[in-house]
Amino acid sequence: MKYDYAKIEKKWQNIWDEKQTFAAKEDYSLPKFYGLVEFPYPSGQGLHVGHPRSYTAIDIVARKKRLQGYNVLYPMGWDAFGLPTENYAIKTHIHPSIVTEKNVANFKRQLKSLGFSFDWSREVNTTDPSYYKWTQWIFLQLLKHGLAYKKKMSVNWCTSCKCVLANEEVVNGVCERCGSEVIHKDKEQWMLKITDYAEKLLDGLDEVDFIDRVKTQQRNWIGRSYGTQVKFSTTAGDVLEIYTTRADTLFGATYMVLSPEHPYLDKWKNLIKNYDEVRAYQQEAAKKSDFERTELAKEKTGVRLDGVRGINPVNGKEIPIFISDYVLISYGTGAIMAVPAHDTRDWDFAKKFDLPIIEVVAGGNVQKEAFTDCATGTMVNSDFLNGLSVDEAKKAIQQWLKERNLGERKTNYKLRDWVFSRQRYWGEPIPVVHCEKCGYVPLPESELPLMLPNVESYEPTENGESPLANMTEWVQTTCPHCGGPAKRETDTMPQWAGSSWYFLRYCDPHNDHALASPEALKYWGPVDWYNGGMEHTTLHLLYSRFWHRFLYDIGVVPTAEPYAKRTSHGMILGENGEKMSKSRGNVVNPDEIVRDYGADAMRVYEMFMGDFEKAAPWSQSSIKGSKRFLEKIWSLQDILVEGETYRTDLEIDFNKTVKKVTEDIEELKMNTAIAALMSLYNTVSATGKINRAEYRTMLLLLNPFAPHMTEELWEICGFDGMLNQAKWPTFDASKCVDATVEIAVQVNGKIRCRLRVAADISAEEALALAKAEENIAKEITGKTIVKELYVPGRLVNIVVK
RNA sequence: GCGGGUGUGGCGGAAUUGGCAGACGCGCCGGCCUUAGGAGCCGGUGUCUCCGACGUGCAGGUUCAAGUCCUGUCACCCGCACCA
Repeated sequence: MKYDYAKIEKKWQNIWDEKQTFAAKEDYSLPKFYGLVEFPYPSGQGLHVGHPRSYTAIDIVARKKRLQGYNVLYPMGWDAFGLPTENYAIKTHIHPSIVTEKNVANFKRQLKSLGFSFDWSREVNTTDPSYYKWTQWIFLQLLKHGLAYKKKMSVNWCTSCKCVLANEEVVNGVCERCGSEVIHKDKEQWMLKITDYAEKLLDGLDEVDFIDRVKTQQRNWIGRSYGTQVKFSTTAGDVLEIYTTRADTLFGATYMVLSPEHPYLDKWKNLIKNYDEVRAYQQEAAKKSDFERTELAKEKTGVRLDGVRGINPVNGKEIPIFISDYVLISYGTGAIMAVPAHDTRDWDFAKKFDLPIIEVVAGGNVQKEAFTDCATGTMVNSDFLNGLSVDEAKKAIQQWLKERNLGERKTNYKLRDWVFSRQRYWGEPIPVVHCEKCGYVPLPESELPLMLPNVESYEPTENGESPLANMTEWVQTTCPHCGGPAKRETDTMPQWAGSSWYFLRYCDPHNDHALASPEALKYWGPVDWYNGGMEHTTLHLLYSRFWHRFLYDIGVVPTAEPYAKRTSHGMILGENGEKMSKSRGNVVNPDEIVRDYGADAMRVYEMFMGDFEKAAPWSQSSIKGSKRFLEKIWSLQDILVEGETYRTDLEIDFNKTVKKVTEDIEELKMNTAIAALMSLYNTVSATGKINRAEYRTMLLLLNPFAPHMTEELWEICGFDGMLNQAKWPTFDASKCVDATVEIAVQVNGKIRCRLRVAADISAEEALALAKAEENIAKEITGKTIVKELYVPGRLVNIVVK
């Protein structure tokens, strides 16, 4: 019989659909497994061959877990708010919701054609009012708990999208999406206080099973550092606070630097004699985009304040104060003490402005370069600190400062608050009104969802307001607090909002009274295994941990961390080894692969192509190997014979393979699991036949990888029920080791012959057998044996002189 | 600059974590079958000066034994980027 994959795949997809085969059960007494993959943004281009790599891997885990008796939740949905759809709407004047619906339908068709075992009854869509009602609800809780606030601030502004971007959305000074220049602009923005959660987000990482590179990246992003906040008096008669991690070097501070945005500059306006110059520098700095700032990073610039000087608290010496854009207003206090001898940036600046460099940690040559090593140096030129190590000096100076109320220990984070508003149409409306009398007033929860109104035009306005701002009728409302006239907030939420909690909604997707019932959350949470892209590590993954941790703190969810385990897949590259992109013309369309090779072959190939965690180039010729393998498994039905147990000589092979495949799937080593199945096929087919017990096991093991074909064969062979209802095979550990093994015999580490011996042979016997070999005898006669080794089951090594 | 990672045949990649390097697949070569084949089947395939030797980016080291551990070095990829 021919392997008609198209027909077989369609047939089983329909059966699974009709029977709701993969719907998670509501029986909360069963052991559960919640597998999750990042829900896609339904773009107009359709599915990319990269998407299925992640989906297939977790699908394999999910299918295996089901066969092992778990109640499995493996859901799918749509992260459908966002810019590309809106930009498309602007161009074509088709409403984003219509575009979204069309794209979702296409994505769904494609996903179904690949045979994923998603529970489609739990599909969610972030643009659905019954969904974003709860996104808005969470926002109101954040607002209620003081974690959402509005602030006039310098924001990243994309000149083309006419929209504010989060720091995370600015890549190399340009907009992540459109590549246009990003400048700074002062605007009032909704902010989320993720910084309040820096500590919890950091500590939570110790509790979860995330791959190391994810943990490291999040830790670096949050960027905790322990230091000291020190008070410097100034000749203006006030106190200027700075932050440093090197308080030990205080005696080496020869000048101070303020960020150009530092508020003291305005305060000292009348004292600064060269204020015009300072003003000019400030304006210059504000104009620069981040890209220009970093581009010019090598050459330090700055202006010395003429009229105000700082006073070093340890020795009372007056030192100059500068402004320079190498000091950031957003970190620490926006002011630093500069120790050119022991900080590279200060050293560069001091050289340029010809400032004194005073060595306070001996060990380097500070006239040549800054000596920044904290581990080896000894304190010098530092009065009471002299002779101490850097660590001892840090403690001593902190104590000294504390006693005099001149400074305190301080922990700082690189993490910034999350800019949460977007001047865009296609996003969740922020459920807040502005009342002249009452200020910002949250909408009552009973009025949720606040529906996104229909607008005629999606164009952002020239002044940077959301398109919603033009809808006078919608904007004009009454204050829920005082009943007076008020205006609705016209900014919308960023795309990261809806995706920050979608995994909770899957637990109970049709609930009208809560984002999900406490019972459902308790049973399904946390997600047991979440796979997704590295690019989301400091965005979605961090944001959703933040929201979840907040929801935990207010008693909405039962666990502190949303995801027990996080893994990440490598990218699928084009055939030329470059990233797939339309402009490079190396994009592979999954529809064509399914048409030409079948979904099962595509799944097997994507899992077989290499290490799941690493990038791998697509190869059209390699996919044939996977197809060929499936054809061979298919053809085994022609040589099927009776037999309810494995044949004796294949017993070990089968047990070993069951063990290998079972374990490899758990470790995401799909490539070696498939290789093991291929080897098993080779062994079995060499015997010229396969019995029913053997075929049955093979089909079960292969089922998670190639679900359609294995179901069909299961039916053809008349095995009990449907394959998806069967039980995953088990193995007998005692039958996973061969009775005899081939060992290598080495003399002085060089292989001289090979021997087949009993697996449990003793060292003495092995050595005796080895020495009896002609090749070995020849090598060792007349020489002194220095050492004899036997590594069980592997080799013998005889060392002679 | 900092952080993370990778380097193994013509190609994708294996290697029980210090124990026979190259599993499995692609490609290629030879044969069979065929009117034909970009189909199928069988066999072969790391390199070389091929009775032997050499081989995991490069140079050292530790060890009976190194792809794996240590020191140094080069190349490439990803992330962050003046965070005091």
